[in-house]
Amino acid sequence: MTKKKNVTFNDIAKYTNFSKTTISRYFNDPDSLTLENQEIISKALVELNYKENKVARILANGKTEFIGIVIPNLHNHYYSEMLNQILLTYEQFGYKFLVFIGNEHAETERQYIQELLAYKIEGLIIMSFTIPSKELADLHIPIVTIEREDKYVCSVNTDNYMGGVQATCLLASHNCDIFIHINSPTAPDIPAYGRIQGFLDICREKNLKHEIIYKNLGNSYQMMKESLSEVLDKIEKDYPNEKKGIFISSDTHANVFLNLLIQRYGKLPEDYYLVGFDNSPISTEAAIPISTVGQHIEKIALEAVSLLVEQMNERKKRKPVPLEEPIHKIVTPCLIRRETTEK
Amino acid sequence: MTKKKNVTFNDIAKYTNFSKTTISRYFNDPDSLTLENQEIISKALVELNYKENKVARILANGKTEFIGIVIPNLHNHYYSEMLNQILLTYEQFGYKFLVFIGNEHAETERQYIQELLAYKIEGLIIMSFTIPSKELADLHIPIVTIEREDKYVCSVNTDNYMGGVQATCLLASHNCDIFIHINSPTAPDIPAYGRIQGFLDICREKNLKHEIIYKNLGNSYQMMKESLSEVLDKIEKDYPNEKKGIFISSDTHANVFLNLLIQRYGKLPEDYYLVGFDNSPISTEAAIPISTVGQHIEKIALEAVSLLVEQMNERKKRKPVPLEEPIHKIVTPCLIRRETTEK
DNA sequence: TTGTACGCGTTATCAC
DNA sequence: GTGATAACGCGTACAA
Repeated sequence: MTKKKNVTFNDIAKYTNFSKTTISRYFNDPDSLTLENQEIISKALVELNYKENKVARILANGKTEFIGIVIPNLHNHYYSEMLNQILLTYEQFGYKFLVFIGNEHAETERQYIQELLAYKIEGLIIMSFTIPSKELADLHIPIVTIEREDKYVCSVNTDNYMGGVQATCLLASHNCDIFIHINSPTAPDIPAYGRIQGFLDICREKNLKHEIIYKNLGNSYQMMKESLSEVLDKIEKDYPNEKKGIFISSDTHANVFLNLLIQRYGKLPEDYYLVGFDNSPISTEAAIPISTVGQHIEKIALEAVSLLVEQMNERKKRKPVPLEEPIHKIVTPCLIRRETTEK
Repeated sequence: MTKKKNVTFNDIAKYTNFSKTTISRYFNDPDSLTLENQEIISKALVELNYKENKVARILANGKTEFIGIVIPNLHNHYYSEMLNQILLTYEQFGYKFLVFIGNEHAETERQYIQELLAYKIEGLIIMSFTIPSKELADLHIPIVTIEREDKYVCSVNTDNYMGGVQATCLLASHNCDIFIHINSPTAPDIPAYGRIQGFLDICREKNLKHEIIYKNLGNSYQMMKESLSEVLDKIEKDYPNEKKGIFISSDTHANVFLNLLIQRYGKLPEDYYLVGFDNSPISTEAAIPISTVGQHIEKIALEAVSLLVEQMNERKKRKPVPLEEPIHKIVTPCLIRRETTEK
């Protein structure tokens, strides 16, 4: 706020010979004034160069229209695109977003949440995963999590299980001899575990020879390259002359794997079939476009904000009925066939 | 805010038999109380389960600690990483960020800015480019723009000219026969134009045979592929058997170009040298890692927030001295040599 | 349709 | 070191 006095409803009231109340109504229920008077006030606003002050409004009516977001980072395309889509819902719902980058350290993330609460956010979207959902539930404010452990809070997730099924079925349709899933060690209580379960179930159901290779792939390109190079060595050793159907945990990893193959063979060998996950840009921009399981980020974002808005609206009623059980929404992914499987 | 009454300074005051003032001082100047009394209040806070309300504090002291951000999108890695780094400065400066995705439509971006002003943001970071800097300056609040037209406002930009120079010199060091710069048509008043000027100046200085190919490359991968395919055809036709040094406006485009070459020749032909711009992930993740000009996003973000904080602090003084002229900070990029030039 | 009076939860300015 | 009181700018019963 500026040093100089701001123009307030009081000033406008004096200037127009109305009361503060009438000025307030001009903004919140204009139809309750005569058109004539609306005109007068409208002009006065311009002449006095009035700037509205939503902070004062918040204090008076308790509605901040703030939603807090804690997101792990924006390096990862999945997160940045999700944030992008969430922010775009302003057009539809009018809520403003206060955004924090979680730093994977529970204690500081707790501080971020406290800060958000101090600003009286009406709801909270959590994508970082350091804080257990039980603790989040105990905040007793509307919360939605996305793609993380969500036992005690509302959430929106991709149907990871279906994604695993789709990917595996696509590979199966090419009659591979061996089916391999490459992933980092994954806890069973996070949604992404479904990808593994989907892979396993289909392999068992169809009686397919399969293996899951768990390996910490690291964060840097260099580390991923080294880890996946070892994985590739192992695969080449264990399954020579076999048609390999490989489902990798993300497009980023799939691309690294693909590049390793291209470096070794100058192309994607005939006996390799590859499917990634995410439909991130790299899957189309790769030297050979990679088949993948696409998450509907736009839809997930919209569902998340909608689910949050519902809870926030419920809270504003005179007799709010809190949810008995947290609601978990599932968004179905879609299989995208590209050149690593269609050759 | 909840329906139930919040615990306020008043409640604490009654509970502890102090006055509101003393409670306030406990938070803002604890040393002015005796240790004993600090203890008493401290306990009362826990017992009453007090939650601070920064909205009321804002209304009373006028400091929101909000910074507004308008950014074109988060699809583009450059933007999402910049936002990431900006948000991380919370740790250093304590400012909270209200973020809007500009939609390239001046009128709605103006509305976003009005909304931000209504929330009494103390400063504004603008990365979108629809609104002229003159108009931004007329808002009369601390502003910093990043990598856009900035005549009338403070800004932080990459030294695009130096980037162009570095890229061209790298290509020149390989004694190419023809030097080509591929770019979209670019207005001379935006920072990115420096890349073109740098390329031109070096070519002229060193007397290098050169050409600039201006072409609208489009936004989708498919469109870029088509446009760049035409560009490649033209280059192959105009400069057969010549050693080609190619400087492309971004890594994304460079990668598409590289993939086209790999598709045609199964590798990067000996007579092609390639340099991109941005050091975005795709430049390392490409089938052949791409040489590029790296922008110091972390540094730019920090400079931008610092520059903004300086202005905001100046404003809080009893006798603020507004800047005579906008400050423009320049961050030097760094050349990254990878396999598309070092073979 | 319009006005009065008070509340929202904190900080600032004086006093003591 | 502590307290009383008036801001801060707007919303909202309730009254007229």
